[in-house]
Amino acid sequence: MPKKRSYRLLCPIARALDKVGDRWTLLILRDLHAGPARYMELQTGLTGLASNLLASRLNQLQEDGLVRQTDGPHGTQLYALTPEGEATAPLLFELGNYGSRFAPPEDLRRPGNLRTIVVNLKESLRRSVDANSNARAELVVDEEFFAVRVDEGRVTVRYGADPEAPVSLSMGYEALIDTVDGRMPSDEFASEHLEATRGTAEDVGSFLGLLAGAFAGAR
Amino acid sequence: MPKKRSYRLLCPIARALDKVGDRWTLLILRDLHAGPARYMELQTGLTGLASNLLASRLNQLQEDGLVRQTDGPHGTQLYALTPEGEATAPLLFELGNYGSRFAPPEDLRRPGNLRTIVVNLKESLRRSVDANSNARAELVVDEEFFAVRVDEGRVTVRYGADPEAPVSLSMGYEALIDTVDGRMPSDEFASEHLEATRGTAEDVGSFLGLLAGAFAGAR
DNA sequence: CGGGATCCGTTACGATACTG
DNA sequence: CAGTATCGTAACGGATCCCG
Repeated sequence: MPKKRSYRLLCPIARALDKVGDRWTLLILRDLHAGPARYMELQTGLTGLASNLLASRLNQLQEDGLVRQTDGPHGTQLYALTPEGEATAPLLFELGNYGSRFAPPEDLRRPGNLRTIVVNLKESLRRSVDANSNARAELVVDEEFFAVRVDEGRVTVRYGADPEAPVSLSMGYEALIDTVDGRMPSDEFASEHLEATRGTAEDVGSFLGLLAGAFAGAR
Repeated sequence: MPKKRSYRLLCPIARALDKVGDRWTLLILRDLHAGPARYMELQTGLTGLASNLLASRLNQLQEDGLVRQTDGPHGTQLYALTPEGEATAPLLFELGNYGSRFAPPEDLRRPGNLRTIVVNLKESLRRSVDANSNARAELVVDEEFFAVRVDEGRVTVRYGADPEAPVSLSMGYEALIDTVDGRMPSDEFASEHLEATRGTAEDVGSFLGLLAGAFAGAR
């Protein structure tokens, strides 16, 4: 195996980059913040990432203790974040925040799935909810499902349906990221690009309030 | 010139990485947070960075609008952050925060100067001072000088001496980063590794209080 | 001497094909 | 499905050279 390229500088920033600075590494971590994933899920989500690189990055991340393998439902293997890996959430949030000030490139390729959006959503909610709030909802973004939970202020967002959730909201991906990026006002988003497909008016309204708070806090 | 390698993904995190994700780019920005710098200052600070890469990165950063060239004192050219470049401060802070959870590598090379530390110091102070506080001090870390100012809560830290400052504190680099990384308690730092070389007991004490707040807030 | 540009060997990346 | 193997290309690292 090749010996890793490293800055070896006595500086915390350089040390962080030695762990997560390689190409694709932060994007892999980003997708794992949506919950444990199979190899193929990661590869389809990360459009343009070659298979050998994904394997190599996952190995490195395991050596560094940011990712571990776990057993999935039917004898499948899953990749999951360790606590050290979870700790990249604020970093990824700032990265997304910074990236949102640049216009998207014209020649873009869409990610193969939307695990992408979970970190920013999760961190935005974490910064805006207060310690005793509770909520549960399912989001449907371009036909892909997300389970959002707030238990006594602890926020989790996972990729996957949540049929039991009292509220279900559906929306389009592009409108969503335009809103979190601040290019679309959150009330325009709520009125034009968001549809409640399940839940009482009261439950829907209270969850929308939570979402609006997250969007506002991101700025 | 080669066409830039880009993720081209519809995701803010990927867009940020397209701007600042190349090797050395974030470290160059980090050093520029200490104030405008000459080419050679950057090169000596960034131990291991080849000259051609530095030139190429600076060009890219100027194209992307994060860095601009300005005229220095004696007909010299300086590189400085634009507002877009300044906006990387929270990102670099989180990166440093994350990196501080890993042990420094054994085979390390010291940076050629200490511009390195300014971002973290600056952002830590920004998060801990309140809107109406004022302070001015000179820090001397391993013989290198830093000018710290707080004007009505607005924090600036620049690389360079400040002989007019009412307070001057000297300390060692390794103790300082051990403290901001949380490996050394801040009172041990204050009592063992810090020396006040100028200023009344009162001024020194009040500035130490500010520093302690910054160290505590970083955690 | 500071501020680069040029050249070249080595490593990493990207695409695709292949295997258990 | 979950990787490994191969290979052409682009990027990096180190050194040297050039120019004001």
